Amino acid sequence: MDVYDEVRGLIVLGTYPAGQPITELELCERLGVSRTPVREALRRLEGDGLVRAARRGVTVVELDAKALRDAYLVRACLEALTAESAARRQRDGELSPANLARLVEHADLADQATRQGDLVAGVRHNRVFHGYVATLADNPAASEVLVRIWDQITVSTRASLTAPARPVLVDDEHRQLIDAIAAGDPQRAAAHAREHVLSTMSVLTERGGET
Amino acid sequence: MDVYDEVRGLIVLGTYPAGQPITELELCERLGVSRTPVREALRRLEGDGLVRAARRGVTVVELDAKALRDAYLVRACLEALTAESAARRQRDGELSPANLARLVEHADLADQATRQGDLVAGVRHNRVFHGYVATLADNPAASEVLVRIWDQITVSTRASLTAPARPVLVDDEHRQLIDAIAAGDPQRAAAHAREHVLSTMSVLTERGGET
DNA sequence: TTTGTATACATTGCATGCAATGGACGTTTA
DNA sequence: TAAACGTCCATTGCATGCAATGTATACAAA
Repeated sequence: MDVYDEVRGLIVLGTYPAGQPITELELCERLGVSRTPVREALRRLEGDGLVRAARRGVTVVELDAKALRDAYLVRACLEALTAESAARRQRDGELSPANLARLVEHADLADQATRQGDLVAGVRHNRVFHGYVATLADNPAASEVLVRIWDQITVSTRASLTAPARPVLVDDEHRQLIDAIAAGDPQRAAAHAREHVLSTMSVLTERGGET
Repeated sequence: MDVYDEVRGLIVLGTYPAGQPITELELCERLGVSRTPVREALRRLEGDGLVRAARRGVTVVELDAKALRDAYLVRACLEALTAESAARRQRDGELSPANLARLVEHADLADQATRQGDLVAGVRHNRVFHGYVATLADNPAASEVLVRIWDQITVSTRASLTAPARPVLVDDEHRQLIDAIAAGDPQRAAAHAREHVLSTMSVLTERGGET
């Protein structure tokens, strides 16, 4: 569905921020289609967890401090799983050197963008990196859920998007994760992935979670 | 949305089995509404991961052996998380004795139904039990994802639904999980939950997963 | 008998119209 | 001036119509 992708993009890319009410007619004239496809796109996004039914129409999902912590806990579990599976596949010889090279490449891009102060690009490459780990895990069920969680977190943390205090730490964690996967060590990969996600979370909660 | 709940029920309760193509008009006359609300319900179910877009219309999601294993891995992670969180809340005094009593009650009902050979009731109570653990964890993000996974697994394993070879083992695992939560031991609760889910999975894969 | 093609039909995607509902705003009264 | 009430309008939920698309079937030809 084309309208679905467009509306999803409007939300994930920030045109409609978290908590924003969305009226059907507004989307209609913006996209140049009638209400029917717009409504169907909104229903599907509702299933995706990106918008919620409000008293009138829908609003973009908005996670408060606790809901954000909850989402990060889910994310940490699942990223531990995907990292573990990716490492296991590496151990079993199911990954190619090109796979690992690309993983390093994504980590490089994320690090470069962050160091250069391009936060938006940094976040984007970061997500591609984590997404590629999930791809290497070859677990579509996990990937689908992670996409859900990533989107929800992205939308709800955009307002408080700032540069990491010590970008080198983020990059170090990426490298450790890569090392564990490359070494075919599932336990270590899972641990690094979990810790990395949780440390990302604690940065957020330290800044805005005292409410 | 009322139509959404009805269609969802038709799928989860087995009227429309896994892999079944669903045409809009069929649902229209069955539910006595026009195509518009039916279409919106299907789009939302698509977002829920319960139906997939086919070349023509939608079909009920059907997980093959590998997809089923993937889903069980995700489920194991998340149930470990909810069990761990529930145990932590117990340790921190956030759960009431009534909470634990109800947990035991659900386990009792599940065990009784299973021993009496009522598979459908057994599965239902089983799910209520696991759902209540997630409730005690107080993590709506995890609960939402688990509902998704449970529904998908329920739909795709209905055809091969048989009595557990040794129902006493299932019940023992439930009791161990309850004990760990009641003791406020997050580590042990997580381990028991994970092992319980994985042992459930292995029963399935041993029977039908050799393909 | 098999294969290719054309036609008809089933089904979907989208637009529009109408009724219902809920909220906003203005008016009135204490 | 503040609060309560009523009216109006924005917005949504549902039904229906029409065009497009893909599939199945029947028929013809090799």
